[in-house]
Amino acid sequence: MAEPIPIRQTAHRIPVQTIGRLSLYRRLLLELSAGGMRQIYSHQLASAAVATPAQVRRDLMMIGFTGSPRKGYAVDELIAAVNGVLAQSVETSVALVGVGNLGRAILAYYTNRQPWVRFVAAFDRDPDKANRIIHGCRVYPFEQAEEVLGREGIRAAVIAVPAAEAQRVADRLALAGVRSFLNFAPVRLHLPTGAFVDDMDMSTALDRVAYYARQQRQT
Amino acid sequence: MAEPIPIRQTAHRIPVQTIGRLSLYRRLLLELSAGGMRQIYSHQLASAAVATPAQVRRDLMMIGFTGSPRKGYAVDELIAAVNGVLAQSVETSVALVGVGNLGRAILAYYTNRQPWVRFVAAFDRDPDKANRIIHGCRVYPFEQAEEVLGREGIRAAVIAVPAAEAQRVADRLALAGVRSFLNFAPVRLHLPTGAFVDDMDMSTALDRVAYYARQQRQT
DNA sequence: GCCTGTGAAGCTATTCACAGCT
DNA sequence: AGCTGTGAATAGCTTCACAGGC
Repeated sequence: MAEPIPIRQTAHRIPVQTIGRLSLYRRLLLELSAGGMRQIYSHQLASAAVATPAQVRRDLMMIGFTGSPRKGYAVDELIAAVNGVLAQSVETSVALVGVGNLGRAILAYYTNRQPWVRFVAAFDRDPDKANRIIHGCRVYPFEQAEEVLGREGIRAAVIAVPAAEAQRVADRLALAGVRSFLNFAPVRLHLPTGAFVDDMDMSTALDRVAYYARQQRQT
Repeated sequence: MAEPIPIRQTAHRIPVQTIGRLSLYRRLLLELSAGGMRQIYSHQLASAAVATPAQVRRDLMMIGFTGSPRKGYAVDELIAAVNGVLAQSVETSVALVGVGNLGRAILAYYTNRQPWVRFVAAFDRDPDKANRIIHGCRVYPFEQAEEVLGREGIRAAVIAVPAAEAQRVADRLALAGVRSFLNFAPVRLHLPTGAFVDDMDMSTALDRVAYYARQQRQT
Protein backbone atom coordinates (compact mmCIF):
# COMPACT_ATOMS: atom_id res chain seq x y z
CA MET A 1 0.00 0.00 0.00
CA ALA A 2 3.04 2.19 -0.10
CA GLU A 3 2.91 3.90 -3.46
CA PRO A 4 0.71 2.38 -6.10
CA ILE A 5 1.92 4.90 -8.68
CA PRO A 6 5.68 5.23 -8.38
CA ILE A 7 5.83 7.09 -11.69
CA ARG A 8 8.25 9.90 -11.09
CA GLN A 9 7.78 12.37 -8.37
CA THR A 10 9.95 15.43 -8.50
CA ALA A 11 9.24 16.59 -4.99
CA HIS A 12 9.14 20.33 -5.66
CA ARG A 13 6.59 22.22 -7.71
CA ILE A 14 7.65 22.81 -11.27
CA PRO A 15 7.40 26.50 -12.18
CA VAL A 16 4.89 27.35 -14.86
CA GLN A 17 7.64 28.78 -17.05
CA THR A 18 9.38 25.45 -17.00
CA ILE A 19 6.17 23.67 -17.94
CA GLY A 20 5.87 26.00 -20.90
CA ARG A 21 9.44 25.39 -22.01
CA LEU A 22 9.05 21.64 -21.63
CA SER A 23 6.17 21.86 -24.06
CA LEU A 24 8.42 23.74 -26.45
CA TYR A 25 11.32 21.32 -26.00
CA ARG A 26 9.05 18.40 -26.74
CA ARG A 27 7.86 19.98 -29.95
CA LEU A 28 11.42 20.68 -31.06
CA LEU A 29 12.63 17.25 -30.03
CA LEU A 30 9.85 15.47 -31.86
CA GLU A 31 10.91 17.23 -35.01
CA LEU A 32 14.59 16.53 -34.43
CA SER A 33 13.86 12.90 -33.63
CA ALA A 34 11.89 12.54 -36.84
CA GLY A 35 14.92 13.99 -38.59
CA GLY A 36 17.05 11.19 -37.17
CA MET A 37 18.76 12.94 -34.27
CA ARG A 38 19.45 10.57 -31.37
CA GLN A 39 21.47 12.67 -28.94
CA ILE A 40 21.43 16.37 -28.17
CA TYR A 41 23.50 18.76 -26.05
CA SER A 42 21.97 21.39 -23.86
CA HIS A 43 23.42 24.15 -25.99
CA GLN A 44 21.83 22.72 -29.11
CA LEU A 45 18.40 22.46 -27.56
CA ALA A 46 18.88 25.89 -26.03
CA SER A 47 19.66 27.37 -29.38
CA ALA A 48 16.55 25.85 -30.94
CA ALA A 49 14.43 27.10 -28.06
CA VAL A 50 16.13 30.51 -27.91
CA ALA A 51 17.20 29.92 -24.32
CA THR A 52 20.49 29.40 -22.51
CA PRO A 53 22.16 26.02 -21.99
CA ALA A 54 22.00 26.50 -18.23
CA GLN A 55 18.28 27.08 -18.52
CA VAL A 56 17.80 23.84 -20.41
CA ARG A 57 19.85 21.86 -17.92
CA ARG A 58 17.96 23.39 -15.02
CA ASP A 59 14.63 22.55 -16.62
CA LEU A 60 15.62 18.96 -17.19
CA MET A 61 16.92 18.76 -13.65
CA MET A 62 13.47 19.83 -12.52
CA ILE A 63 11.93 16.76 -14.08
CA GLY A 64 14.73 14.53 -12.90
CA PHE A 65 16.10 13.75 -16.32
CA THR A 66 19.83 13.29 -16.65
CA GLY A 67 22.15 13.07 -19.61
CA SER A 68 25.74 12.08 -19.96
CA PRO A 69 28.63 14.52 -20.14
CA ARG A 70 30.00 12.74 -23.15
CA LYS A 71 26.91 12.45 -25.35
CA GLY A 72 24.40 14.91 -23.97
CA TYR A 73 20.77 13.82 -23.72
CA ALA A 74 19.12 10.89 -25.47
CA VAL A 75 16.42 12.50 -27.60
CA ASP A 76 13.76 9.81 -27.49
CA GLU A 77 14.20 9.17 -23.79
CA LEU A 78 13.93 12.87 -23.16
CA ILE A 79 10.72 13.06 -25.15
CA ALA A 80 9.35 10.20 -23.08
CA ALA A 81 10.39 11.93 -19.87
CA VAL A 82 8.67 15.16 -20.90
CA ASN A 83 5.58 13.18 -21.87
CA GLY A 84 5.66 11.65 -18.43
CA VAL A 85 5.40 15.08 -16.88
CA LEU A 86 3.11 16.91 -19.31
CA ALA A 87 0.74 14.09 -20.14
CA GLN A 88 0.34 11.41 -17.55
CA SER A 89 -0.09 8.73 -20.21
CA VAL A 90 -3.76 9.57 -20.76
CA GLU A 91 -5.00 12.15 -23.20
CA THR A 92 -6.60 15.24 -21.73
CA SER A 93 -10.16 16.19 -22.66
CA VAL A 94 -10.77 19.86 -23.30
CA ALA A 95 -13.87 21.90 -24.01
CA LEU A 96 -14.19 25.04 -26.09
CA VAL A 97 -16.71 27.71 -25.17
CA GLY A 98 -17.59 30.22 -27.85
CA VAL A 99 -17.76 29.07 -31.44
CA GLY A 100 -17.43 32.43 -33.16
CA ASN A 101 -14.69 33.43 -35.58
CA LEU A 102 -12.01 33.11 -33.00
CA GLY A 103 -13.34 29.88 -31.51
CA ARG A 104 -13.44 28.21 -34.90
CA ALA A 105 -9.94 29.37 -35.73
CA ILE A 106 -8.73 28.00 -32.40
CA LEU A 107 -10.35 24.66 -33.09
CA ALA A 108 -8.84 24.56 -36.56
CA TYR A 109 -5.45 25.45 -35.15
CA TYR A 110 -5.41 22.65 -32.60
CA THR A 111 -6.82 20.02 -34.88
CA ASN A 112 -4.15 17.44 -35.71
CA ARG A 113 -1.55 18.89 -33.39
CA GLN A 114 -0.93 17.68 -29.89
CA PRO A 115 -2.64 14.28 -29.99
CA TRP A 116 -2.31 14.23 -26.20
CA VAL A 117 -5.07 16.85 -25.94
CA ARG A 118 -8.50 16.37 -27.42
CA PHE A 119 -11.38 18.77 -27.87
CA VAL A 120 -14.34 16.63 -26.97
CA ALA A 121 -17.01 19.31 -26.77
CA ALA A 122 -17.71 22.87 -27.83
CA PHE A 123 -20.42 25.13 -26.50
CA ASP A 124 -22.17 28.17 -27.84
CA ARG A 125 -24.98 30.32 -26.58
CA ASP A 126 -26.47 30.44 -30.06
CA PRO A 127 -28.76 27.42 -30.45
CA ASP A 128 -28.36 27.59 -34.23
CA LYS A 129 -24.80 26.44 -33.81
CA ALA A 130 -25.71 23.50 -31.63
CA ASN A 131 -25.46 19.92 -32.83
CA ARG A 132 -23.16 20.77 -35.65
CA ILE A 133 -19.76 19.16 -35.85
CA ILE A 134 -16.86 21.57 -36.34
CA HIS A 135 -13.41 20.20 -37.00
CA GLY A 136 -14.53 16.91 -35.54
CA CYS A 137 -15.85 18.51 -32.38
CA ARG A 138 -19.51 18.40 -31.48
CA VAL A 139 -21.15 21.72 -30.60
CA TYR A 140 -23.68 21.79 -27.76
CA PRO A 141 -25.94 24.56 -26.54
CA PHE A 142 -24.33 26.15 -23.51
CA GLU A 143 -27.27 25.12 -21.32
CA GLN A 144 -26.02 21.57 -21.49
CA ALA A 145 -22.58 22.50 -20.20
CA GLU A 146 -22.87 20.85 -16.79
CA GLU A 147 -24.24 17.64 -18.21
CA VAL A 148 -21.65 17.28 -20.96
CA LEU A 149 -18.70 18.38 -18.84
CA GLY A 150 -19.65 15.92 -16.18
CA ARG A 151 -20.24 13.08 -18.58
CA GLU A 152 -16.90 13.61 -20.31
CA GLY A 153 -14.98 14.34 -17.14
CA ILE A 154 -13.67 17.61 -18.57
CA ARG A 155 -11.41 19.64 -16.30
CA ALA A 156 -9.90 22.05 -18.85
CA ALA A 157 -11.57 24.61 -21.06
CA VAL A 158 -10.76 27.23 -23.63
CA ILE A 159 -12.79 30.41 -23.33
CA ALA A 160 -13.38 32.26 -26.59
CA VAL A 161 -16.48 34.29 -25.82
CA PRO A 162 -16.83 38.09 -25.83
CA ALA A 163 -15.31 39.92 -22.88
CA ALA A 164 -18.68 40.75 -21.37
CA GLU A 165 -19.61 37.09 -21.04
CA ALA A 166 -16.30 35.59 -20.03
CA GLN A 167 -16.71 35.88 -16.27
CA ARG A 168 -20.18 34.35 -16.28
CA VAL A 169 -18.97 31.49 -18.44
CA ALA A 170 -15.96 30.92 -16.22
CA ASP A 171 -18.09 30.87 -13.08
CA ARG A 172 -20.36 28.28 -14.52
CA LEU A 173 -17.54 26.11 -15.80
CA ALA A 174 -15.77 26.30 -12.45
CA LEU A 175 -18.92 25.13 -10.71
CA ALA A 176 -19.11 22.26 -13.15
CA GLY A 177 -15.65 21.10 -12.17
CA VAL A 178 -13.35 22.79 -14.66
CA ARG A 179 -10.11 23.75 -12.93
CA SER A 180 -7.90 24.97 -15.73
CA PHE A 181 -8.67 27.67 -18.27
CA LEU A 182 -7.17 29.04 -21.42
CA ASN A 183 -8.75 32.46 -21.62
CA PHE A 184 -8.84 34.33 -24.91
CA ALA A 185 -11.27 36.97 -23.68
CA PRO A 186 -9.59 40.31 -22.93
CA VAL A 187 -10.55 40.35 -19.27
CA ARG A 188 -8.99 38.85 -16.18
CA LEU A 189 -11.08 36.12 -14.61
CA HIS A 190 -11.90 35.84 -10.92
CA LEU A 191 -11.73 32.17 -10.04
CA PRO A 192 -11.61 30.06 -6.91
CA THR A 193 -8.13 29.48 -5.55
CA GLY A 194 -6.61 26.35 -6.92
CA ALA A 195 -7.88 27.04 -10.41
CA PHE A 196 -5.33 27.77 -13.11
CA VAL A 197 -5.76 30.42 -15.78
CA ASP A 198 -3.58 31.13 -18.74
CA ASP A 199 -4.52 34.43 -20.33
CA MET A 200 -4.01 34.75 -24.04
CA ASP A 201 -4.86 38.41 -24.09
CA MET A 202 -4.44 39.44 -27.69
CA SER A 203 -5.40 43.04 -26.98
CA THR A 204 -2.72 43.48 -24.39
CA ALA A 205 -0.22 41.67 -26.56
CA LEU A 206 -0.82 44.00 -29.48
CA ASP A 207 -0.46 47.02 -27.22
CA ARG A 208 2.85 45.71 -25.95
CA VAL A 209 4.09 45.13 -29.47
CA ALA A 210 2.94 48.55 -30.60
CA TYR A 211 4.68 50.11 -27.62
CA TYR A 212 8.04 48.52 -28.35
CA ALA A 213 7.74 49.30 -32.04
CA ARG A 214 7.94 52.94 -31.06
CA GLN A 215 10.91 52.48 -28.73
CA GLN A 216 13.26 52.68 -31.69
CA ARG A 217 15.77 54.57 -29.58
CA GLN A 218 19.35 53.45 -29.15
CA THR A 219 19.79 49.89 -27.95
CA MET B 1 17.27 73.64 -28.49
CA ALA B 2 17.05 72.06 -25.08
CA GLU B 3 14.33 69.52 -25.39
CA PRO B 4 11.98 69.78 -28.33
CA ILE B 5 9.81 66.94 -27.01
CA PRO B 6 9.40 67.37 -23.27
CA ILE B 7 6.55 64.85 -23.27
CA ARG B 8 7.11 62.79 -20.18
CA GLN B 9 10.21 60.85 -19.59
CA THR B 10 10.11 58.37 -16.77
CA ALA B 11 13.85 57.90 -16.59
CA HIS B 12 13.89 54.14 -15.95
CA ARG B 13 12.76 51.43 -18.31
CA ILE B 14 9.22 50.30 -17.75
CA PRO B 15 9.06 46.52 -17.32
CA VAL B 16 7.15 44.66 -19.98
CA GLN B 17 4.76 43.31 -17.36
CA THR B 18 3.83 46.82 -16.42
CA ILE B 19 3.24 47.75 -20.05
CA GLY B 20 0.87 44.80 -20.30
CA ARG B 21 -1.02 45.80 -17.18
CA LEU B 22 -1.25 49.41 -18.32
CA SER B 23 -2.97 48.15 -21.43
CA LEU B 24 -5.38 46.23 -19.26
CA TYR B 25 -5.96 49.17 -16.92
CA ARG B 26 -6.75 51.41 -19.87
CA ARG B 27 -9.31 48.99 -21.18
CA LEU B 28 -10.97 48.71 -17.79
CA LEU B 29 -10.85 52.45 -17.20
CA LEU B 30 -12.38 53.25 -20.57
CA GLU B 31 -15.31 51.09 -19.66
CA LEU B 32 -15.62 52.55 -16.19
CA SER B 33 -15.35 56.06 -17.55
CA ALA B 34 -18.11 55.35 -20.06
CA GLY B 35 -20.15 54.13 -17.12
CA GLY B 36 -19.71 57.50 -15.44
CA MET B 37 -16.98 56.77 -12.94
CA ARG B 38 -14.75 59.79 -12.32
CA GLN B 39 -12.42 58.67 -9.52
CA ILE B 40 -11.01 55.28 -8.61
CA TYR B 41 -8.96 53.83 -5.77
CA SER B 42 -6.06 51.51 -6.32
CA HIS B 43 -7.90 48.67 -4.66
CA GLN B 44 -10.84 49.08 -7.00
CA LEU B 45 -8.70 49.05 -10.11
CA ALA B 46 -6.71 46.17 -8.65
CA SER B 47 -9.84 44.17 -8.13
CA ALA B 48 -10.98 44.71 -11.69
CA ALA B 49 -7.57 43.77 -13.00
CA VAL B 50 -7.14 40.84 -10.60
CA ALA B 51 -4.01 42.38 -9.12
CA THR B 52 -3.00 43.87 -5.78
CA PRO B 53 -3.46 47.52 -4.82
CA ALA B 54 0.28 47.84 -4.27
CA GLN B 55 0.86 46.56 -7.77
CA VAL B 56 -1.45 49.15 -9.24
CA ARG B 57 0.18 51.97 -7.29
CA ARG B 58 3.63 50.80 -8.32
CA ASP B 59 2.60 50.62 -11.97
CA LEU B 60 1.19 54.15 -11.88
CA MET B 61 4.31 55.32 -10.11
CA MET B 62 6.29 53.92 -13.01
CA ILE B 63 4.54 56.24 -15.42
CA GLY B 64 4.72 59.16 -13.02
CA PHE B 65 1.00 59.41 -12.42
CA THR B 66 -0.17 60.46 -9.00
CA GLY B 67 -3.51 60.44 -7.28
CA SER B 68 -4.77 61.97 -4.10
CA PRO B 69 -5.06 60.12 -0.82
CA ARG B 70 -8.56 61.40 -0.37
CA LYS B 71 -10.08 60.65 -3.74
CA GLY B 72 -7.83 58.14 -5.41
CA TYR B 73 -7.06 58.59 -9.10
CA ALA B 74 -8.93 60.71 -11.62
CA VAL B 75 -10.16 58.22 -14.19
CA ASP B 76 -9.99 60.33 -17.32
CA GLU B 77 -6.63 61.82 -16.45
CA LEU B 78 -5.29 58.37 -15.80
CA ILE B 79 -6.53 57.18 -19.17
CA ALA B 80 -4.77 60.12 -20.76
CA ALA B 81 -1.59 59.34 -18.87
CA VAL B 82 -1.65 55.72 -19.98
CA ASN B 83 -2.30 56.84 -23.53
CA GLY B 84 0.72 59.08 -23.22
CA VAL B 85 2.87 56.07 -22.49
CA LEU B 86 1.34 53.39 -24.68
CA ALA B 87 0.53 55.49 -27.71
CA GLN B 88 2.61 58.56 -28.22
CA SER B 89 -0.37 60.44 -29.65
CA VAL B 90 0.05 58.88 -33.08
CA GLU B 91 -1.59 55.65 -34.12
CA THR B 92 0.69 52.71 -34.78
CA SER B 93 0.70 50.98 -38.13
CA VAL B 94 0.87 47.20 -38.04
CA ALA B 95 1.19 44.54 -40.70
CA LEU B 96 -0.19 41.02 -40.67
CA VAL B 97 1.69 38.20 -42.35
CA GLY B 98 -0.25 35.06 -43.11
CA VAL B 99 -3.89 35.35 -44.11
CA GLY B 100 -5.03 31.82 -43.34
CA ASN B 101 -7.71 30.82 -40.87
CA LEU B 102 -5.83 32.18 -37.93
CA GLY B 103 -4.71 35.35 -39.67
CA ARG B 104 -8.26 36.21 -40.70
CA ALA B 105 -9.56 35.54 -37.20
CA ILE B 106 -6.85 37.80 -35.79
CA LEU B 107 -7.78 40.55 -38.18
CA ALA B 108 -11.44 40.16 -37.32
CA TYR B 109 -10.62 40.22 -33.64
CA TYR B 110 -8.68 43.47 -33.79
CA THR B 111 -11.07 45.25 -36.10
CA ASN B 112 -12.87 48.01 -34.22
CA ARG B 113 -10.91 47.62 -31.04
CA GLN B 114 -7.86 49.63 -30.11
CA PRO B 115 -8.23 52.55 -32.51
CA TRP B 116 -4.65 53.49 -31.58
CA VAL B 117 -3.39 50.54 -33.63
CA ARG B 118 -4.18 50.06 -37.28
CA PHE B 119 -3.61 47.14 -39.61
CA VAL B 120 -2.53 48.87 -42.77
CA ALA B 121 -1.30 45.86 -44.73
CA ALA B 122 -1.54 42.09 -44.81
CA PHE B 123 0.71 39.73 -46.71
CA ASP B 124 0.31 36.21 -47.97
CA ARG B 125 2.48 33.91 -49.98
CA ASP B 126 -0.52 32.77 -51.97
CA PRO B 127 -0.98 35.17 -54.89
CA ASP B 128 -4.67 34.26 -55.09
CA LYS B 129 -5.21 36.09 -51.84
CA ALA B 130 -3.47 39.23 -53.01
CA ASN B 131 -5.31 42.44 -53.72
CA ARG B 132 -8.34 41.42 -51.77
CA ILE B 133 -9.50 43.53 -48.88
CA ILE B 134 -10.13 41.63 -45.66
CA HIS B 135 -11.71 43.42 -42.73
CA GLY B 136 -10.68 46.69 -44.28
CA CYS B 137 -7.09 45.62 -44.72
CA ARG B 138 -5.50 45.26 -48.12
CA VAL B 139 -3.71 41.98 -48.82
CA TYR B 140 -0.45 42.08 -50.79
CA PRO B 141 1.70 39.27 -52.14
CA PHE B 142 4.57 38.69 -49.76
CA GLU B 143 7.08 39.64 -52.45
CA GLN B 144 6.03 43.24 -52.05
CA ALA B 145 6.73 43.23 -48.32
CA GLU B 146 9.78 45.52 -48.42
CA GLU B 147 8.09 48.03 -50.64
CA VAL B 148 4.87 48.25 -48.69
CA LEU B 149 6.50 48.17 -45.25
CA GLY B 150 8.83 50.96 -46.26
CA ARG B 151 6.10 53.06 -47.86
CA GLU B 152 3.86 52.75 -44.82
CA GLY B 153 6.66 53.09 -42.27
CA ILE B 154 5.60 49.88 -40.55
CA ARG B 155 7.69 48.83 -37.57
CA ALA B 156 5.37 46.23 -35.99
CA ALA B 157 4.04 42.99 -37.41
CA VAL B 158 1.86 40.06 -36.49
CA ILE B 159 3.14 36.71 -37.71
CA ALA B 160 0.46 34.12 -38.40
CA VAL B 161 2.19 31.79 -40.82
CA PRO B 162 2.94 28.08 -40.34
CA ALA B 163 5.81 27.23 -38.00
CA ALA B 164 8.09 26.16 -40.81
CA GLU B 165 7.94 29.59 -42.44
CA ALA B 166 7.97 31.84 -39.42
CA GLN B 167 11.73 32.30 -39.13
CA ARG B 168 12.15 33.14 -42.81
CA VAL B 169 9.31 35.63 -42.61
CA ALA B 170 10.73 37.21 -39.47
CA ASP B 171 14.18 37.55 -41.02
CA ARG B 172 12.79 39.32 -44.02
CA LEU B 173 10.59 41.62 -41.97
CA ALA B 174 13.48 42.49 -39.68
CA LEU B 175 15.60 43.42 -42.67
CA ALA B 176 12.77 45.61 -43.89
CA GLY B 177 12.79 47.56 -40.64
CA VAL B 178 10.23 45.81 -38.48
CA ARG B 179 11.40 45.87 -34.87
CA SER B 180 8.48 44.45 -32.93
CA PHE B 181 6.69 41.17 -33.50
CA LEU B 182 3.59 39.45 -32.28
CA ASN B 183 4.34 35.85 -33.08
CA PHE B 184 1.52 33.31 -33.32
CA ALA B 185 3.68 30.61 -34.87
CA PRO B 186 4.66 27.88 -32.41
CA VAL B 187 8.39 28.47 -32.74
CA ARG B 188 10.78 30.85 -31.04
CA LEU B 189 12.22 33.43 -33.39
CA HIS B 190 15.88 34.35 -33.63
CA LEU B 191 16.02 38.09 -34.12
CA PRO B 192 18.63 40.82 -33.95
CA THR B 193 19.13 42.31 -30.49
CA GLY B 194 16.94 45.28 -29.92
CA ALA B 195 13.96 43.63 -31.59
CA PHE B 196 10.98 42.80 -29.42
CA VAL B 197 8.98 39.59 -29.71
CA ASP B 198 5.81 38.67 -27.93
CA ASP B 199 5.07 34.98 -28.37
CA MET B 200 1.44 33.96 -28.43
CA ASP B 201 2.23 30.30 -28.44
CA MET B 202 -1.13 28.60 -28.39
CA SER B 203 0.39 25.12 -28.43
CA THR B 204 2.42 25.74 -25.32
CA ALA B 205 -0.50 27.45 -23.67
CA LEU B 206 -2.77 24.48 -24.22
CA ASP B 207 -0.13 22.14 -22.86
CA ARG B 208 0.19 24.27 -19.73
CA VAL B 209 -3.56 24.28 -19.24
CA ALA B 210 -3.80 20.54 -19.78
CA TYR B 211 -0.99 20.01 -17.29
CA TYR B 212 -2.67 21.98 -14.53
CA ALA B 213 -6.03 20.39 -15.25
CA ARG B 214 -4.46 17.15 -14.10
CA GLN B 215 -2.92 18.65 -10.98
CA GLN B 216 -6.21 18.29 -9.17
CA ARG B 217 -4.39 17.40 -5.99
CA GLN B 218 -4.97 19.20 -2.73
CA THR B 219 -4.54 22.95 -2.87
C1' DG C 1 -9.64 56.59 9.09
C1' DC C 2 -8.28 55.50 4.90
C1' DC C 3 -5.88 56.55 1.11
C1' DT C 4 -1.39 57.36 -1.72
C1' DG C 5 3.77 57.08 -2.56
C1' DT C 6 7.73 54.53 -1.86
C1' DG C 7 12.12 52.56 0.49
C1' DA C 8 13.09 48.20 1.89
C1' DA C 9 12.34 43.36 2.07
C1' DG C 10 10.99 39.19 -0.07
C1' DC C 11 10.65 35.91 -3.51
C1' DT C 12 11.50 33.25 -7.43
C1' DA C 13 13.37 32.44 -11.90
C1' DT C 14 17.62 32.80 -14.19
C1' DT C 15 22.50 32.76 -14.71
C1' DC C 16 27.06 31.89 -13.06
C1' DA C 17 30.71 29.07 -12.32
C1' DC C 18 32.91 25.09 -11.19
C1' DA C 19 33.45 20.21 -9.52
C1' DG C 20 32.99 15.84 -11.52
C1' DC C 21 32.92 12.71 -15.24
C1' DT C 22 34.14 10.52 -19.44
C1' DA D 1 38.41 18.98 -23.95
C1' DG D 2 33.96 19.53 -23.35
C1' DC D 3 29.88 18.31 -21.35
C1' DT D 4 26.51 17.66 -17.30
C1' DG D 5 24.64 18.67 -12.55
C1' DT D 6 24.09 21.96 -9.20
C1' DG D 7 25.10 25.21 -5.04
C1' DA D 8 25.57 29.90 -4.91
C1' DA D 9 25.00 34.44 -6.66
C1' DT D 10 22.31 37.54 -9.30
C1' DA D 11 18.54 40.06 -11.01
C1' DG D 12 14.22 41.96 -11.26
C1' DC D 13 9.39 41.95 -10.28
C1' DT D 14 6.16 41.97 -6.42
C1' DT D 15 4.72 42.73 -1.82
C1' DC D 16 5.22 44.72 2.63
C1' DA D 17 4.72 48.23 5.63
C1' DC D 18 4.70 52.69 7.00
C1' DA D 19 5.30 57.84 6.68
C1' DG D 20 2.65 61.55 4.91
C1' DG D 21 -1.60 63.79 3.73
C1' DC D 22 -6.38 65.03 3.83
